[in-house]
Amino acid sequence: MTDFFQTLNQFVRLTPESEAALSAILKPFSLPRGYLLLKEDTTCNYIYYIEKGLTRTFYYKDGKDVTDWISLEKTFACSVVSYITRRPDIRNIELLEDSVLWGIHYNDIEQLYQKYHDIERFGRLVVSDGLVKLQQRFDDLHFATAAERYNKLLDTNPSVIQRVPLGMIASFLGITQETLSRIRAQHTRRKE
Amino acid sequence: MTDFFQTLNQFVRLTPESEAALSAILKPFSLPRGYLLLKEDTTCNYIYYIEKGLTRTFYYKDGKDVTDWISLEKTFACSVVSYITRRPDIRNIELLEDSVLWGIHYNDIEQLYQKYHDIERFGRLVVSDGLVKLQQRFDDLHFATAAERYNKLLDTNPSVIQRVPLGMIASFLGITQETLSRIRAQHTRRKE
DNA sequence: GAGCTTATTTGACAAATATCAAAGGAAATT
DNA sequence: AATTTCCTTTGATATTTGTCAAATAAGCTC
Repeated sequence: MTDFFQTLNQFVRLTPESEAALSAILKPFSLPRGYLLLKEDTTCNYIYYIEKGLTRTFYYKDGKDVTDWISLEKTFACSVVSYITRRPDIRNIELLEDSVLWGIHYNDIEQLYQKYHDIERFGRLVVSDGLVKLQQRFDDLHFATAAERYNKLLDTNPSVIQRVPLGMIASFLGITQETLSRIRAQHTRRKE
Repeated sequence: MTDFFQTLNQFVRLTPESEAALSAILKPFSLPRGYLLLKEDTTCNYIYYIEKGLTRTFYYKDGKDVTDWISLEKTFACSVVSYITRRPDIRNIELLEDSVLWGIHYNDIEQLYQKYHDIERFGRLVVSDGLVKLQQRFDDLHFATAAERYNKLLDTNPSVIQRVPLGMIASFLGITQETLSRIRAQHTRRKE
């Protein structure tokens, strides 16, 4: 939980009362690799703070597994569309490693939003940060070649490349795994 | 201004005091087609509500003009990245038609966020809505062919196709204008 | 409405990436 | 250690889309 409040402090400084109220709604999860946090066609009720581990948000498009987002430690994971709109959507979330998470239920945080101005501010800033990150991810793919996409990821999130299977990274980048494998082969050749 | 508060009411119901405070910071703009609302490498200080008209957010990538976002009436336009991070970024915003806008200055709304809980909530909900829309746009392009991208736009925003030049739509979809022109030719042929 | 500018279409060709198929490797399980 | 399963690489080929160049078409301005 310490990690969570450390991350939170990067967004906003809460009053002790708000902090206590927020810590009271955090639910701990300790779950194994492969666990499905969210199943497609259900409504996402939790946003998860990742203390330890790694999650992947994915869906099926024309029968093919497409990775939508990868969340690392000290960030959040959820189906943004479902959590905000309160409707089911196509996304699944799975754990790529054994993980320790803190879940925030939609209804619980809604109540705190109503009651505590500073928690509402926290919410606004978290969503704003998410919006900036998604825009940057979008920019990284817009009119970029397969190699450019991979290099950008290597720049911004090198640990993802160590921890996530190639096929998932490929679909995260909007390319096939064969193409990504060939790009990687080029890379190592260059380094020799 | 009526339009603005009508749109606002879809997000949240403000107290009369908050509404008055918010209306006091709205700045009216009436500007001609072609006007540059935001210039690249500057910080975006305004978010604009579009009462009438149409804006395009764009930047240059490898010397080529890339359309990032198109905003229609009753929606907002700004460089999300720059407005939130308070840093310059690469995006320009131009008017594609003579327009009537209401600008909200970053500093002004920040003050209101501090003072009025319900305006902070409004901010959170606007950003949340923006996040959902960006995610949906992202989904529309992820692993979609050129024709699929165009058809999706035709479904969700047909008016854009009437009002925005083909080259700009093409780059918005992440394809070349020649490819889009050929897709359109296929389309009309099918209808005959 | 002639002339200029800008936007769109079309064609020929090149490049990038996907697809299909198969072979290697690595890791987990018994 | 052997077996199974999953992950990655490689090769051959097909498809899609981009690039370059030129021809039309549509809008604006004087």
